[in-house]
Amino acid sequence: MPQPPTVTPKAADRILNTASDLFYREGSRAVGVDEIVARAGATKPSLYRAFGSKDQLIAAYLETQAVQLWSHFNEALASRPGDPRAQVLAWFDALAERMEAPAYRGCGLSNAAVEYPDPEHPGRLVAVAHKDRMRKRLRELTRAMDARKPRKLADSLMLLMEGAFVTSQLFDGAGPAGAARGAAEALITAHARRATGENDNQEG
Amino acid sequence: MPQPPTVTPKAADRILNTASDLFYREGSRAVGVDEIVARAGATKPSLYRAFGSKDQLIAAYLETQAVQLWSHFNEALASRPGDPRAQVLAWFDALAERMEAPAYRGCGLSNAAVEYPDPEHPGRLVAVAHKDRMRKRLRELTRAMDARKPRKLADSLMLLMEGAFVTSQLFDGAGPAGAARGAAEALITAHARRATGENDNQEG
DNA sequence: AAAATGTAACCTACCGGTACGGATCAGAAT
DNA sequence: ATTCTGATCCGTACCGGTAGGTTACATTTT
Repeated sequence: MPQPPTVTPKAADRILNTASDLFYREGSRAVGVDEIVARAGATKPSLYRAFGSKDQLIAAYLETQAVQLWSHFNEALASRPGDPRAQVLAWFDALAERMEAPAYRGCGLSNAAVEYPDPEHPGRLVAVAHKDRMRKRLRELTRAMDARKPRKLADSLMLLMEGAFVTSQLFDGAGPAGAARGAAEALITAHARRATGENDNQEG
Repeated sequence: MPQPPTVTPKAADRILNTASDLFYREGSRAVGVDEIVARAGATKPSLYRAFGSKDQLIAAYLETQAVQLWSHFNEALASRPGDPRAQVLAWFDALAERMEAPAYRGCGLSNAAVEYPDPEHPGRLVAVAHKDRMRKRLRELTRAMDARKPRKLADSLMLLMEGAFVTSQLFDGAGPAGAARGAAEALITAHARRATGENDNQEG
């Protein structure tokens, strides 16, 4: 049988894993490269050979954050195939569950966008691209559920998401984030096509 | 008539004004004390005599942010006295207007909380206290409008607010933040007491 | 042999913070 | 009016530490 691959991960992987942990917990701006390599059991040349710069290491960290987030997202959607309303709620349920983790500090991508207003920062580019994609995927879902104004509903859901991300690190425990799922449900209901007196002529 | 006081503001004021501008635009972590005093036409000893440390200067900046924000908040409420529903919507209108400013970068207090996870950072303390107070004031409003679940509604509104703050710096121009006011309206309507099949026994 | 990693320096720039000495100005004494 | 004086305000010059980044070379791993 094939030997399990080398027990010790490569230096680049150790660095990325360690950096990801520190960046998420403390904010990437607060963590120095020296601390990263020290905790990773590696050295600075290894970091710079593999990633080029701290900013690119931050971008790499954010890419992994995005991959993990999409994995959870798709998992939630897969739990309720064919029912976009239930899919969205499953996603909010998944978020609520993850937010109970003690070390939860919101979305690493949103946090990075706050830390780096410079529109050219490689980390910010990753974050913005991800948020853009999330917005689009939410639109797909609200269109699939035949909402009256799918774009407005998708954006509203996104506000709830991002609001939950931020408040989960402002209040610990019983913060406003706990209201996200219920609010999402209410908004979806409000956008459902039924007998209604309101205008539902154009998508908003 | 009394002479207008000295034309040139004191060094401490110049420092605070300059720091506030830079902190908001670039993030307080990204701005060094040297740059602040240089742009303020002052010197470092003046900064440290007046504020003690950079962290306390950040706290002072956030205090002014909070003062300004409450000023706008109270102004919005004063525009529709006695009508809590209209007051909340006026507040969301005021937010929407401010978000159209080109240099808008969300809420300085929320941003600072993201930048400083350390629960003892003086800036974070200001931010958290402010957000706590905002949550309570929203609750007062939702109670005053006799919502079915005033706490849940207030928290939902807060999520929309914070979501708008964050997304306004992620997307420029036509971001999801534009959906905040409409979503707030929909949620308020959903929480209004009318003939309804849902349970409204206990406040949530 | 080639690829990956570590060692041990070193660099410039800037970080937050401070010791100390010079202005400035009000009021009291002359 | 002038001089003295005490307090307030402010700037010059400097500190040690650390930030991100780089070098040349030795060593290990495959």
